[in-house]
Amino acid sequence: MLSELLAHIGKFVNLNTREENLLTEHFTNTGLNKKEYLLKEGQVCKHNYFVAQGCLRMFFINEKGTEQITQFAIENWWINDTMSLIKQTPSEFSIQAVEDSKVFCLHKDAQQILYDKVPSFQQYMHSVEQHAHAAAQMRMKYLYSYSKEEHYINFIQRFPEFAQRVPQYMLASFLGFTPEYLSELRKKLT
Amino acid sequence: MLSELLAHIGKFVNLNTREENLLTEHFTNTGLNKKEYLLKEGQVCKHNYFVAQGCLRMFFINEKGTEQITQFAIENWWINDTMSLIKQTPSEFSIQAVEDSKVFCLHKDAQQILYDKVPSFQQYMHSVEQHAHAAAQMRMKYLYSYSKEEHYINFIQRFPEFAQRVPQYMLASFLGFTPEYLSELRKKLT
DNA sequence: CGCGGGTTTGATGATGCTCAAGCCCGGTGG
DNA sequence: CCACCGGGCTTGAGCATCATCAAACCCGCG
Repeated sequence: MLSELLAHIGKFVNLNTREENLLTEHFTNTGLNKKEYLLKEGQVCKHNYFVAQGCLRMFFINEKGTEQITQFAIENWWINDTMSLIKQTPSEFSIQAVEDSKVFCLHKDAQQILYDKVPSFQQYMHSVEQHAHAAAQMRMKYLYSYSKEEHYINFIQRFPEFAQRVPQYMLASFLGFTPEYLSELRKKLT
Repeated sequence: MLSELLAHIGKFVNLNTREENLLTEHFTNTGLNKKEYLLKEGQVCKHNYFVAQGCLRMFFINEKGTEQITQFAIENWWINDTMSLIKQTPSEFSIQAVEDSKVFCLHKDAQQILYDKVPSFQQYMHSVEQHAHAAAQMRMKYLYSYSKEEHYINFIQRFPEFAQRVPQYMLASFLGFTPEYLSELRKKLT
């Protein structure tokens, strides 16, 4: 059942069969239809989510009442509202399926149990978090470096698949500008 | 020697004397004068740094040739170039002292050894990274939510100490605008 | 066929940058 | 103790980038 996840873990550490079984016992899995929610703003985030198939987005509602996307997650990405997860406070974000998706869910308590029983899983998660941290630092660097236009060009070069997979207005939201401006850019760049 | 760090760790987990000694053995410490470097762009980042006293900044040089600050670190903050640390590639950032500072340095190899020998230290570091991740998510949210003016107002309200401690032009750089515009804002907001 | 979500177009205007100059003030050398 | 740097902060004019708003358009789906 966890094949996608086990394959991903296998890239970082080795697990024996007993350990794989332990993991399988402590995860749950969910199928999501497009537009279904994993987490809604105001709920407390209790799980860490691994995307096995499909695409999720994380967003919040800004003061103008429009959705603001802060993150996407596709195959082999983990996603959660970390602040809500750590402090068990109401989430300021929602997580929703952009496409029909398959997700593995790890409850925070199950995660703690697994850490105690399967050290190499802890090692794996540690490595995942380090990569997330590194990615966040690079993302900040890009934000400081580029104009919105450069930002767009850069993004579609580095993630060409994405430009296909998600609607333009979500891309615009994620990149921090309006659909109108994105449209203008696209026109200009042909 | 590690008193500030041990005190900070003590807020999250408990260490016995033996464990504290192990930590002491595996850290080194450095005193830094204002403007001294811990890491220069192009070097490989080999340490994780804990600020015991003082203030550091992390920055890179953008295409216009000006310094762009992405992060500060004051007492009880950890700082590193995570990408460089993970992949052992040349760093794209520099880390420099803003004030005379005292820093504890943990070499990546020593870190691995400590993880094996002192599980609660690993737990502590895990918690530190989770907080960093949560902070990064919130920072992104702020970036999407606020105009530069709101951003400035927000920052000085949430970190009033900072506005005193670092020169204006560094604040402006960190907040992502020009010293001229910051000056304009300050005038307007009195 | 018609509806509605998503994209495009264009006019207008605010936000925040650039550049050039002046000012303030603390440190340094005479 | 004074004079003079020079770094940092301020001021102002002009300008680029990007948002807003309103309207039209396109196209897949019921």
